[in-house]
Amino acid sequence: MSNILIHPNSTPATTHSLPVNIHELKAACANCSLRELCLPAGLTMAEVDQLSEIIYTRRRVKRGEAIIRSGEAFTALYAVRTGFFKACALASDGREQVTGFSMAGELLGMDGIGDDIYQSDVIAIEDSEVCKIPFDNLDALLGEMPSLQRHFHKVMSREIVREGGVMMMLGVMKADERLAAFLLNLSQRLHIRGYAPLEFSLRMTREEIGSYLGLKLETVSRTFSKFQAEGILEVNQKMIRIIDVESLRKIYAHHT
Amino acid sequence: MSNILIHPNSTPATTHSLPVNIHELKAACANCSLRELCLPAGLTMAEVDQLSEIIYTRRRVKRGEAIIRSGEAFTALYAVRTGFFKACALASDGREQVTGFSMAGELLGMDGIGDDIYQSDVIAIEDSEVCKIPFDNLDALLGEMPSLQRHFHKVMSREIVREGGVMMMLGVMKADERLAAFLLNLSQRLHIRGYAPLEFSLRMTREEIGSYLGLKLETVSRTFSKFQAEGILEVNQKMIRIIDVESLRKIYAHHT
DNA sequence: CGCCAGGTTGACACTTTTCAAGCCGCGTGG
DNA sequence: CCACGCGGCTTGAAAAGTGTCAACCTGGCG
Repeated sequence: MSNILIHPNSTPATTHSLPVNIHELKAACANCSLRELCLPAGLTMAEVDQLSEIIYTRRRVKRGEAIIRSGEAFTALYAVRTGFFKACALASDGREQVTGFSMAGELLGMDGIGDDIYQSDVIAIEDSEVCKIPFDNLDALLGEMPSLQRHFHKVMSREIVREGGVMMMLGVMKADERLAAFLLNLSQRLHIRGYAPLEFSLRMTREEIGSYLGLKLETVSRTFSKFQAEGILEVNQKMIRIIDVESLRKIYAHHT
Repeated sequence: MSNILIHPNSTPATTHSLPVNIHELKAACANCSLRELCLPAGLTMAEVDQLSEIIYTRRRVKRGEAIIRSGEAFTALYAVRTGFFKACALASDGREQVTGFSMAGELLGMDGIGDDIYQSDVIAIEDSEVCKIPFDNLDALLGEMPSLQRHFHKVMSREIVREGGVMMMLGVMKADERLAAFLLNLSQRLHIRGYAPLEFSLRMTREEIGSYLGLKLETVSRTFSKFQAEGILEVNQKMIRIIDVESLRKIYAHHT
């Protein structure tokens, strides 16, 4: 079965971790098929060009590699071009929690702005590609481009809203509601990016899902089994096929 | 016993919900004893004056009154001058969760920037006073004042970090760890504002605490009782006296 | 004074975790 | 090419933690 998560517009490799020349630069944002999701929404072509110029590195990241480490000095934001990432926070006693999964077009590292130190680890969970956006450059550009500034505020605000949704999930939902919420969210985000929303492969392990949902991996596994037994899902290892979206929505909404 | 939460610098009443004159305006930020916590950190006096001019309303809010309602059009941020607020999000099935408590100097309403709609209710849990900051004005000012822009980004980023901390709490901690984290956080925030960190009165009910911590009110109550039995706290209704901070820290850090 | 929201406590039910055993699938190396 | 090993997944049974329901207490306010 073909890997439905490989983006149809993914571009050929550039040099690993190295600046590319001006010509390639200009292409970076203007040709990025994810530009609606990424920063430049609502910009003129000229503005996109300006933005492109401050994004001078594009980098390939291997599965398991960290692009951001908690505690390191904050210098840049990263936009996901292709692939999949998890963000992890470490509790004082060493317990770790996944605080989010990110896919193409999403922006990483915003938690570092506050105190100039990244507050979480961000690790690729599959081979990926990111654009590094040096924050000083972006900051300067924001002052000159009101529309970009506005958009950046929206992106940050939406991150606050997203986390609020997760808090809600962790605070009030039961295991099956959490998993339903997770699957529906994933499905929707894939759909927006042009993938089949009802059949996809999970990039993360049961343990990572559990960590994100505030559950143990066994509970995640059991809940998958339960959904399958009820005819809501078909689960084959990491492949998920959603058979009955309506039931999933009902579980999420806590009816049923 | 005197109410330790009444701010020593609280100012006399202004007209309720009405614009005040220019003279009073200038005073708003420059004389605000909370200016280090609020937006203007790191600004020159001239810049503080500029900021003051866009904050043309100061408003008294009664206990139980909402300053922000989920679903309403986003127009402004609010800075808490005095008092205490809770932010609540509503789940699809009607279950409500408290997503945060805010006190003097903290900024509210940032979740509305993303889609120009407030995403949560913000309700005073005691008689309070807020400054309304029309966002269009602020937005325009940010473009002209790089230091203010930078500070605003830090404030938003810290909100993301704060929520990350709550997610951690909800995801991995047990009831007693959650309550310890809550009390230590409250204690620290009071301390920063010049209040006694080890003796304070809770402004919120057990139910609100529970909602915030992802616990039922009975569990909160039991955990308070347990802490008291262990000699860690003295609990009298809403009055809390922390007797053994170290134990509380150990519980929080999960070493007991 | 009496009401009532808010708080405490107990007994029991339920969900999730913990611990344990075993399975599956995939990549590696013989 | 196959066997082996290992990480990841599933499942079961028992334990722990928290929720639910219910009774009762308490203090503040009309």
